[in-house]
Amino acid sequence: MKPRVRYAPSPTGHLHIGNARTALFNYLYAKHHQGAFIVRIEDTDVARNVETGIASQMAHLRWLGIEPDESIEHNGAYGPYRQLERLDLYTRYAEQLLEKNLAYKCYCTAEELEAEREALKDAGDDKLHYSRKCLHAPHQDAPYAIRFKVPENSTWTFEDMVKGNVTFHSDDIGDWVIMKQNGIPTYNFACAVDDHLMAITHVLRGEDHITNTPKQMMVFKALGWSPPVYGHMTLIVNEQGKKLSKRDGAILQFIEQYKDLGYLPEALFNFIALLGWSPQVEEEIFSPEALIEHFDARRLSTSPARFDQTKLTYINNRHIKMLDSEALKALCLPFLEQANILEGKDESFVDSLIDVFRDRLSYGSEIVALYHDFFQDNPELSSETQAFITTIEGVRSLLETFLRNLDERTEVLTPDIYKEIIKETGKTCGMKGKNLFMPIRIAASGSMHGPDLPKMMHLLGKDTLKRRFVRLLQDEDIL
RNA sequence: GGCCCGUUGGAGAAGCGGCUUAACUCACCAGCCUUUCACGCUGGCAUUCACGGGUUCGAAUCCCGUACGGGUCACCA
Repeated sequence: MKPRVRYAPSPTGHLHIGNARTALFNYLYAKHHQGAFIVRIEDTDVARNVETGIASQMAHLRWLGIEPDESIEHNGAYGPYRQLERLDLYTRYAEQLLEKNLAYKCYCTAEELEAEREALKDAGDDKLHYSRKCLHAPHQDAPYAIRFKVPENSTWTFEDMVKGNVTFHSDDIGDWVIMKQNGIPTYNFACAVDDHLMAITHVLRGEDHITNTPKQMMVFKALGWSPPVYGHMTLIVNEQGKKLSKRDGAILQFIEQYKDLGYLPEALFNFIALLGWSPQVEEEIFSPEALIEHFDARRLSTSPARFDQTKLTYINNRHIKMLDSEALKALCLPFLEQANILEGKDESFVDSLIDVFRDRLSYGSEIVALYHDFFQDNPELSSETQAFITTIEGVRSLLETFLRNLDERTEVLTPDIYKEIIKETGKTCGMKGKNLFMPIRIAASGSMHGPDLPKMMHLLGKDTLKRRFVRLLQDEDIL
């Protein structure tokens, strides 16, 4: 049987990295087994719904390369795919439970419930379960919620795809609300009903849902259905080992933010897949297709996945290196334009700028910072750089020779010609290797590390280059 | 507090009873390559798997306990 899996977001905002990861693993599981990937919108918390949230979630999923087989935007045989459009279904099943005496109406008000909990707390009760006050309450003409009657002394065990055998006891679960006073189901009820109605076979979700599982299993049992296979993935934690909080501004955790910075969707896809999962093979840079092929739910980790931004940067850089120049240009161009860097520059400038920096670029918008660092005049020399340059005999005459050779060139300069000039200079001064290249590199860029020298000189342009050489030659402290 | 889960190097992370003198990746260091830099390549980097007991001929791997970390206990999802 082909699996049917789902990603069930509530549209309360943008696509979070944790949600993206849930979507991604479900998608990988479905595609690996030639099954179906469904997106179901869980919008039963009317107060928190953000209408643009749905569109944003769908758009970013698509940007990541995760295309649902069934969703509000794709036709499917199990719709509607938005819970608020399925209210009659939940009502019908809730009534069934009521009739079978597996659920009951609860007339308690929010204040009463709150007071009840306070009292339990004061009494030292640590479960804080509902008192079942309304279990036998006579019918009243008042607003009510419907509670599920948790079977006493029952055990709920399931074979979790990642954690193995997990058991919960009914003693630890109070009678919970399945239908709110406003006629809208709660998450656990709607979720169970839909998972059954949509013929979901496997549920891969975050570990924060593990305690919901017995509740959902109870619904399945009460309605005579058999539950899907559950798998609970470990949480994504930050440097401090805490669950990633959407309110934590220190880490970028929305897909949109990475998209806006010029990260590549396939790199994010790759990175997220490694959050709580590891491939059998030894490499870790993969295309989405390769990940689908390699995916194996048995290799989902049981310990929390740490969100490692350095690793993301590295992975993105690797994917950038795989881009052809056209694609890389398309990635960088918007950022360069937005930063007004291209004004008065011709096409070849962009090409050589990108060519010079392509190896060290971690994400698209970084090209702007690299540009500014590079074209900033008066770069300060590090102590390492100063120390090095003062040890070279004859630096001054080397740099002067280079300048003279540069001036003699009247043709249009290219990286190859810069290479010749360096060669000439070396010959004249009797210098080679590090002693030849390093002073020139330092004069040109202010640093001992950087891109390919001839290419970068070409990018800098003759005038800027000359100015930098002259400035260094005038600096009495250094030379 | 109850219930559930986790703890392997500077970092991520494999390994799930003998093939492990603990993969792989990032970072770092050294060497090679390149007349420089970067890329790339090669090598180095945990005598040890939170701690304490136990089971076993044999344990990072199984069991118990302790410590630490996390999740969850809503008419939120």
